[in-house]
Amino acid sequence: MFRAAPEITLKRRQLLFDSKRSGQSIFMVTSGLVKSTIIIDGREMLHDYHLSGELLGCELVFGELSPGISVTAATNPTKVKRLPIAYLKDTLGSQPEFFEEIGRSLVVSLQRSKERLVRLAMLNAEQRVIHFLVTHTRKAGKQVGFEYVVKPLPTHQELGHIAGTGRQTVTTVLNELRRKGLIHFNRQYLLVRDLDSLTQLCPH
DNA sequence: TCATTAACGGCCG
DNA sequence: CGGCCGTTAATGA
Repeated sequence: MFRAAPEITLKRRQLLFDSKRSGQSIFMVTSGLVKSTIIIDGREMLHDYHLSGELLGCELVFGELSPGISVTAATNPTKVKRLPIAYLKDTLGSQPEFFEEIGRSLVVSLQRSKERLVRLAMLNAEQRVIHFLVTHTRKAGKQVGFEYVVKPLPTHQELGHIAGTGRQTVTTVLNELRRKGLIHFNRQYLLVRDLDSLTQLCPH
């Protein structure tokens, strides 16, 4: 359904849509990471995030976006494809399987929220970073031999935002993992050398 | 003890 | 120059 849609390239922090100007479209992420946030007392609170291969904005098919939400690119670059909801509703009759895909997308989002809740409640800051790295690598990493490449890589600030900790903590955790030889990284990509050992470092 | 925050300096596009 | 990263010191739960 998205095959024909042109790919839109976004820079980090670039707004895709918000609750005021939804644009009445849903999107598919084709590369990178998109996050949905709300500002509370001047501080940014993460609602959800979407990675490559996922649909985004499916709530709009059934109702309104919750107020105060902004949806922005979290990696540099991030690529998406747009699908107007009007077009979607016209063609849904001839493409019933797409309705299932929307449902699956909502389930994925729900599962990820639960996963993040467990992370916040059960793990310390270091474990939260590692836990995100493991789950994100499993979902979005490209396997190369026994290793995995995550590219593009969110900045340490974004990783901290997602893991519920600060930029400095992410930096120190990542450097420690690199010192142990479990990962390698620079500003372009992350290479996970030993996903199994990384998984051992945090429960769940 | 663990984590957050500020601050500063360095690096890169 | 602006954005990002690495490190350290101060602070406090």
